[in-house]
Amino acid sequence: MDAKTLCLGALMHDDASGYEIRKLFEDGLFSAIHDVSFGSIYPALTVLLEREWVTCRIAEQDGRPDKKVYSITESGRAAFLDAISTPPAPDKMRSEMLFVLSFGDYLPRADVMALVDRYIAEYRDRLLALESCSCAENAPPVRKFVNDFGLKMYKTAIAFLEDHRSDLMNQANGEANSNVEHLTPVTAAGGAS
Amino acid sequence: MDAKTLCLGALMHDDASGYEIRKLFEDGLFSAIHDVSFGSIYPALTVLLEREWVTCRIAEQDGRPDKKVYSITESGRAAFLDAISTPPAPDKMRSEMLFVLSFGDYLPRADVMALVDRYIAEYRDRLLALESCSCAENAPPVRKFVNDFGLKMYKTAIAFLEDHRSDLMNQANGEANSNVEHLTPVTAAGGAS
DNA sequence: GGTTGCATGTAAATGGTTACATGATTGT
DNA sequence: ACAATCATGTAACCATTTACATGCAACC
Repeated sequence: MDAKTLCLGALMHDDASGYEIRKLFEDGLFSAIHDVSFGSIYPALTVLLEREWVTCRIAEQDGRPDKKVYSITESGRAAFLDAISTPPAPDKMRSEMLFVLSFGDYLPRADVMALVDRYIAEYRDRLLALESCSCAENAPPVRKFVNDFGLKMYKTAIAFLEDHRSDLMNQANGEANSNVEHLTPVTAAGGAS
Repeated sequence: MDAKTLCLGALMHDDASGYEIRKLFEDGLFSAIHDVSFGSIYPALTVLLEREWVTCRIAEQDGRPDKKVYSITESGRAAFLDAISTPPAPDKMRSEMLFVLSFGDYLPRADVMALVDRYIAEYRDRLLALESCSCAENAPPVRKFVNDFGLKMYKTAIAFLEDHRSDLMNQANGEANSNVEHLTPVTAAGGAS
């Protein structure tokens, strides 16, 4: 699912600028579903314009920069429906946090604590954003379904982390990393990232 | 978090071949956390060998092809711990399924039904795989923590989808897509993907 | 005076997926 | 026979992220 389809999807709901589309995926209805950055949105919108799947008008605002508001065309709607009629790929999750946490027995306890707390904070922020996104009220049931799914998953994650935080703490190393005693100190230039 | 770090992490637990590492991310402990494909694992292992962060031996098996079993070295462990000591990036989810489902009001009801059912089946499969992965029993608590997190999230997703399946059905269009009546038929070459 | 939010865009770097290529063995 | 599992690897293609570039307005 490329950025073009994602943008078309955003425009199915309502006209929007590139900036506003991004906010939909950052804070709004789609925040629990997918990520898109400016670097993929703006080029995508350019291509969409060329294909006449969207039109563009410039909206002047006071106290703010002008914005380019895009609207989906009928052929754009058709192309979008065509795109989403192919079987969707399986969900993909990327959690560096869980990966790192799974090596908590190699890390100082204080680090693991900080990690879990930041993880909880991250999901609380996301939950707040999703809760306060207006989509829940007047949106059609399908949209509410997706919104509620995200809410449910976020709440579950937070609850799990809070409930099991102490379990993790007991496992992590107090000070000197007993599981890595045999290691030469970490010196090397760069690391594996 | 690149494939090199992911491979090193897999090898922290135990020696493994590229094929076995992939299975860890496909079916095993890491299946709820991250994806890696062969196309990124094999080149990563080659680089890891060059850097002497892993060693390699060839293991003959009967009835099966030989395999190259990799072991992490001490400098590899140090590099790994160095890599995971940088603050992890926020979780990223990519769900084409939820995205498409959120446009259920533009799709025939039968399609939406099939979609939800496949989605449920997908998560049931993942749940089974994660449940039957041996990591839960004798693994240290941190590993169990991550495993249980995945289990919890999968179960929650399945339960939500089963509970709300009927809500979605009521919303989706019976036959002729009443929300897209004004559309020209989908003809165009290719679609937006 | 510094930071945050609004707003658009480009280009380089990164790096991952997909498809291809090969081949043995086991189960149907 | 045919498909699936085990097993490794390469290369082209694809796309995204990140960093850079710019600028105004509001708030602290």
